Amino acid sequence: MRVLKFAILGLLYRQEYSGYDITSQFKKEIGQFWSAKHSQIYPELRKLVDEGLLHFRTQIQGEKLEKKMYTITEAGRKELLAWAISPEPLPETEKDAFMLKMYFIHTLSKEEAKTLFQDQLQQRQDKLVYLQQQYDDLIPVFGTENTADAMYFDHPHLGHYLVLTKAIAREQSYVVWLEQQMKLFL
Amino acid sequence: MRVLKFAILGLLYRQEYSGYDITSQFKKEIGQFWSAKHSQIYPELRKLVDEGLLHFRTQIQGEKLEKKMYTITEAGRKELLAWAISPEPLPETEKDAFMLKMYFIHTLSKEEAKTLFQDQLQQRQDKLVYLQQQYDDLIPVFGTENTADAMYFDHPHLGHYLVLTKAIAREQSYVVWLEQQMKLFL
DNA sequence: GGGTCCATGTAACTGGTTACATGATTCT
DNA sequence: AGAATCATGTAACCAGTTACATGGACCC
Repeated sequence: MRVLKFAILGLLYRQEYSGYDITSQFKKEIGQFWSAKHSQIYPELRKLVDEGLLHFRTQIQGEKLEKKMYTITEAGRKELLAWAISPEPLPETEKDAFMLKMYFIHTLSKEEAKTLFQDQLQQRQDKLVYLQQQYDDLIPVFGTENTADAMYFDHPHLGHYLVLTKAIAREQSYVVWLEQQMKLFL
Repeated sequence: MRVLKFAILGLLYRQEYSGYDITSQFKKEIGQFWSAKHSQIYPELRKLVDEGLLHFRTQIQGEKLEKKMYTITEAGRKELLAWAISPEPLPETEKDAFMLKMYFIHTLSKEEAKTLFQDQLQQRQDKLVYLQQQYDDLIPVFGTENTADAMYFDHPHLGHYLVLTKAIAREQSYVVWLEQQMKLFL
């Protein structure tokens, strides 16, 4: 399906980035829903240039460090748009190794299961705190909340906002489910 | 990490299965959180036999159709247990191509985004109905609900119950988030 | 001078999907 | 007789991770 291809095209839709920059982006908000290592990104960039979807110029950083700044071409934009409007089918499976362990809960003692469970709850709660902090940092620049609407479709940070609120919803749902099932260990 | 290895060991913990049976299991409840195609399962079964974690006997079905029924060995149980009790770290990224598209929502017109959004909402709602039906089918045999407790840690279908309730929570959270963000298109 | 980050690449391997290939059983 | 399902396997390919490899820039 070559999702990485479209992730890169999407990132380059609004600005020029180096391979390193793209790697960094995947460590930020969008990393909650897609990411790749630099070892996958650099070959993909090359492929996209070969396919005529990107081009690059070499820029000198400091004295002699060369970096390649990539830009999306018209052909690239066209492919990106075609992908972006295509309806996204649900995956049959959303892999979750913790839930696989839960399916096999009968292999564990009550104490062992409780420990595993509480560890997962703690991790999810910590992540939730982290995401909520990110949300609090975004809201001043975004300006929604309390004013009921003031939600602009054309706001430049809307994607950022959607990704963050979705990640928070996901973690909250996980935490609530874990807390509810804790009754098993009373 | 060889999660498939442990998924197979876990399935064989309580009963004997053929490769075909394991493939079928991944199309049932646990398929919400882990699955594999037969083309991955058959080589893995062979590998697990080579490693001494499984053994099998050949059984004749009907006139001459041979099937291999796999059983977990003591070594297999030991490895399964070690995996099952080990704390499960959160994945940094939970890949979701729809959310990647949402991150790039600025590439779309309001109408295009709305169509994409509504399609995803419909799919998630349909899936929720399907999962709730499965839940309704399970509850008579499981016997929780309304009686406040009656939730046995040792119930043979607890894993089944956990996986279903978690899948429902996941889809509900998705639907609620989509509905909330629909305000963008008013 | 040393540490962290910026910057780019390749090689080997692992995990997973799609396609190819075959044949028996069961139900209608 | 034909369709759906049971049953097992391999080959080719694609996606993704870990490890190897190198060097410059910036800050203290």
